Amino acid sequence: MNVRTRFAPSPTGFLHIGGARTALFSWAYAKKNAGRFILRIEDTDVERSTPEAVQAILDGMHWLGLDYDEGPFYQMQRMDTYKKVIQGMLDKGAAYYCYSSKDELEVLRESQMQQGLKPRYDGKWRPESGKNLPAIPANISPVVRFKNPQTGVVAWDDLVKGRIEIANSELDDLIIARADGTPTYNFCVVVDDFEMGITQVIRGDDHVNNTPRQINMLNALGATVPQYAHLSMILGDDGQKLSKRHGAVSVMQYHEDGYLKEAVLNYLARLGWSHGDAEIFNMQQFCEWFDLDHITPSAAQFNTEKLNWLNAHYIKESSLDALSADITNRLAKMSVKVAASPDLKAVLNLYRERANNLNQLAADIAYFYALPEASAADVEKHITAEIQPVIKALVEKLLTIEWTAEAIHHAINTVVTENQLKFPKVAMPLRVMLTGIAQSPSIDQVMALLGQKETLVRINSYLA
RNA sequence: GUCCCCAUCGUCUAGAGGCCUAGGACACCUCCCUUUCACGGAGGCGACCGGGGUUCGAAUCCCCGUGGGGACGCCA
Repeated sequence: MNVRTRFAPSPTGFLHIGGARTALFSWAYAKKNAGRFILRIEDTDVERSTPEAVQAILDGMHWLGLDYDEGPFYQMQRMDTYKKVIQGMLDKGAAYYCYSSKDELEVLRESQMQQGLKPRYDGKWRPESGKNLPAIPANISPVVRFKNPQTGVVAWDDLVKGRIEIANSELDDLIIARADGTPTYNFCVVVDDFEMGITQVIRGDDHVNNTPRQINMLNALGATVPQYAHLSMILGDDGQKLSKRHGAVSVMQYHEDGYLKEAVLNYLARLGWSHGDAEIFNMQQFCEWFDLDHITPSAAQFNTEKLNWLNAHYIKESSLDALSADITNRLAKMSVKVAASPDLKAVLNLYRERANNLNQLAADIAYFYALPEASAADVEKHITAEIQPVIKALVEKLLTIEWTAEAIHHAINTVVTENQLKFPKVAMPLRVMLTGIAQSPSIDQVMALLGQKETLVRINSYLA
């Protein structure tokens, strides 16, 4: 059978890190098995779904390169199908109308909770042979409930968690159509997974409890039950659950925050899944290796430090062309315009291996294109009165040399020797004058890139 | 409360009964490199939740406990 997986987000917010991982795994599973990956937007909650959220999800997937073979399908556009199936179930007696009001159910729930019972529907309107149903109340539009089996167990071999069994006596008759006739989540999922021929449902852990109900409905429809793989959740850096109010951020935020998609993808792939000792691998490799057997069933804590490490790796790996395009944008956001000279690629080549973040990298090299301002503390510490004459002597030499890193190095060395100093004694003030801070790559290389004219202008601005 | 799930270094994980004196990676510490800060290199610190079984032998299997999480909507 051809593998068909799907990612089925509800458009009530952006694509967060957990959703992205679910999508990534579903995508990779399809790729690995030469199957098809389907995107389905579950927008049946009209109250909370928004077009902006749909776009945000699409943007997130696009950025990560999680391309889908089919879709996006929108459940709201499939109403006719759902209604037809519901009618069929009603006709077959697999579902029935329920006239219990919300208030009535609320009261029921509370009393059950108080008695230490699991809150559930009491089956008041469930038709049973020999049972007399109450008189249908006026002015109440009924919901439709699925007639769940009351005995036996539902079981499935979860591809991540192993065998899971739940007694039907634990389940109640869930609502599959609201009073206004619109179908609910659990029902739409079942119809869609069935009709779209989904073979492996890879989704979040929070759906484990929906699975037995879905299997029962699938059985009632005479459908093949797909395989299920439930991924456990991703906790925040602090070990706490991620939620809208705590730590959950859009994957696009990582882009904003200076992360390369390669790093995010690699990081996410390793969060909950492993392939021996492999830590660094690209998506092609991942798709070849990916399997459901090596997914951990336990929750994973997000670790920004490790993401940073991967980001540093991919910054070193990325092409200078791609990097310079990206950094140009980031500099523009900082109101720094990249000039033709010094060559941005040359600058990046010098700086990339010390960076683990694109925003940081942009900030670090901004001084090449915009005059930096050194802190008073650095100026005081490094540009001392006694070093000023030495720097002046250096300037004299710099005026006449060929402008290469080697020649500059030689010039500095000469001054250092003549004055019986240590190299840093001269290098540090130069750093502060030229870059505005006390850390930089080799100062001769920085000077070579900055250019003779600009270098001398900056140095002279500090000399009395 | 009821049901379901989970449990190896601080973190992500390897581990399918002997290969485990428990391996790798991030972080941390030390040293080396060095022109400052990084990069890089070499070392180091550091874990099988507890208790019972099963077995010649258990991190691995079973049971109980403890701890964590999830679900119990006319949300998805």
